[in-house]
Amino acid sequence: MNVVTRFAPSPTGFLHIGGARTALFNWLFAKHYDGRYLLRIEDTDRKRSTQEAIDAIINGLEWLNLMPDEQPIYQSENTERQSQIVSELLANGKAYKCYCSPDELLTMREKARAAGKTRLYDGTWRDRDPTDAPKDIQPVIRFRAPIKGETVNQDLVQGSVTVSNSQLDDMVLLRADGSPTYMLSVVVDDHDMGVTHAIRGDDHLTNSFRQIQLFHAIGWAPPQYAHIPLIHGPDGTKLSKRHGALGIDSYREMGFLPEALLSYLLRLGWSHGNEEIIPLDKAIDWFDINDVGRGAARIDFDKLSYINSQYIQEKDDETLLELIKDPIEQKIGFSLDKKSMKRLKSGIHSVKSRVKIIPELIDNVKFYVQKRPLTLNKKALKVLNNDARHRLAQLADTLQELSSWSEASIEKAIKDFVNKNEINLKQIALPFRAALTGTTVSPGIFEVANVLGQQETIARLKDITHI
RNA sequence: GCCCCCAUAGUCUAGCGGCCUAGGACGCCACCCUUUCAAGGUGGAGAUCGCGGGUUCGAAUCCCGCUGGGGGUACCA
Repeated sequence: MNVVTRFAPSPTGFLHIGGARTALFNWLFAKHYDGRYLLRIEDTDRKRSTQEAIDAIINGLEWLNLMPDEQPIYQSENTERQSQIVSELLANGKAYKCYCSPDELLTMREKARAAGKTRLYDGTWRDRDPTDAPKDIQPVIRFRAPIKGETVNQDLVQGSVTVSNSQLDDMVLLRADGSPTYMLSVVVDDHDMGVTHAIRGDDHLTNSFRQIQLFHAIGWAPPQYAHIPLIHGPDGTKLSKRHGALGIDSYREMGFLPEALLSYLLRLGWSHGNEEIIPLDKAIDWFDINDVGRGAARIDFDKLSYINSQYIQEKDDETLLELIKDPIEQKIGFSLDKKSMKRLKSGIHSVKSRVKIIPELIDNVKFYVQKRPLTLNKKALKVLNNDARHRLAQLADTLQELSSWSEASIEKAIKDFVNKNEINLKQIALPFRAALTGTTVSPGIFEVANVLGQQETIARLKDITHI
């Protein structure tokens, strides 16, 4: 089978986390079956679609590395073809003109709802003589939906889902201004694009019945549908802006890596035995749509952060350095010279296993490049009591005399210093760290001193002892 | 209101009639490592498998009802 999938967002807002997962599943499914993965912008609602939203979607997909195999398709560019299909339906009686006014429709709906009905349009113009048509009203075109029988969607995720045709009313295909509605456009475009598998959010599940009916009426075979569950907020309710209904760009700003986000999203609703962190090539190998769960999942930032920390640890130092260079310059307020870059590069290595998100990496590594004298935080200040300062002054002299500067030689010097003064390591290591980093948290202090260099280390010590 | 979907620890999930005294992961706790904080390692607490009925020798797994959650109900997508 020649698999074709599509991600079909409407450009009325940003690309959110649910959309990203839908794109991912479509992408994986296509890759798994060696098929094509396409992008279609559903912009049939011209009033609500914006260029900003289109850009946000494209940028988000680019960042996530989920760009389509072919140029994006804009639904609004196919209106001619979509309308032509309606003319055919009109010609063979499978669609008809409806002259109801919006007000009429409204009261009709209220009446139907009050009567406990689902079919909200009563079919007023379904069989009415067209010569009754009022002259001053532009009609909409409605689909003449089957009344008897039932429509079945053999959903790849939800299983067999059936609805009685008596529940579905005659949907609008063409608006009064002649523009196609979403229901029409999806059907025509999915067919024309050769879509074999439509993987989309659960919110479309009930739409699938109408679309299947339309496919049959036109004489086309519908694609296989797969309705994946929606993502909920941490409290189990609908995702809101407070939660995580954020644009993908926000996740980027929060310091998540795209591959980590993808990895997290993959395991949200899909699983492969007890596998947790799954490399992309394995994901392609293992992914199949019927392994997707049917219940909605909540977004969990703790787990996302954990996954992210794992990916940060895997990243090589150069890539990480590239990632933090600009933000760190912004943070410290001056641009990094060659020496600072070198320090950062060696410093990153052991810091990366201590952080979960990129901003943390920046915070934990920035002391390497900050200008002297360092600002000491409260805890560091507390560690640097008179005793400590006195010892650091002595240590500075000792270190001054070191002819070779390496982690090993520094360690030896300090351990000798500890023995000579009959103190324990903590008594000098902690103040040493405070003086060198301005904080009480950092990688091993021998490493820090080594990366800083002899000159800078001693200078930072003297900054403290001279106060 | 009506239609449709879902339901295993706080969270993500494994499980597809006996292998389950329900497994893994995040989070939480403890210990080890240790100059701090992480990472890493080891161990632990945490689930009457939403509830109630069936079917069966046997059910988390199949069926029905209930409850709870979600989605849809537009000349939005």
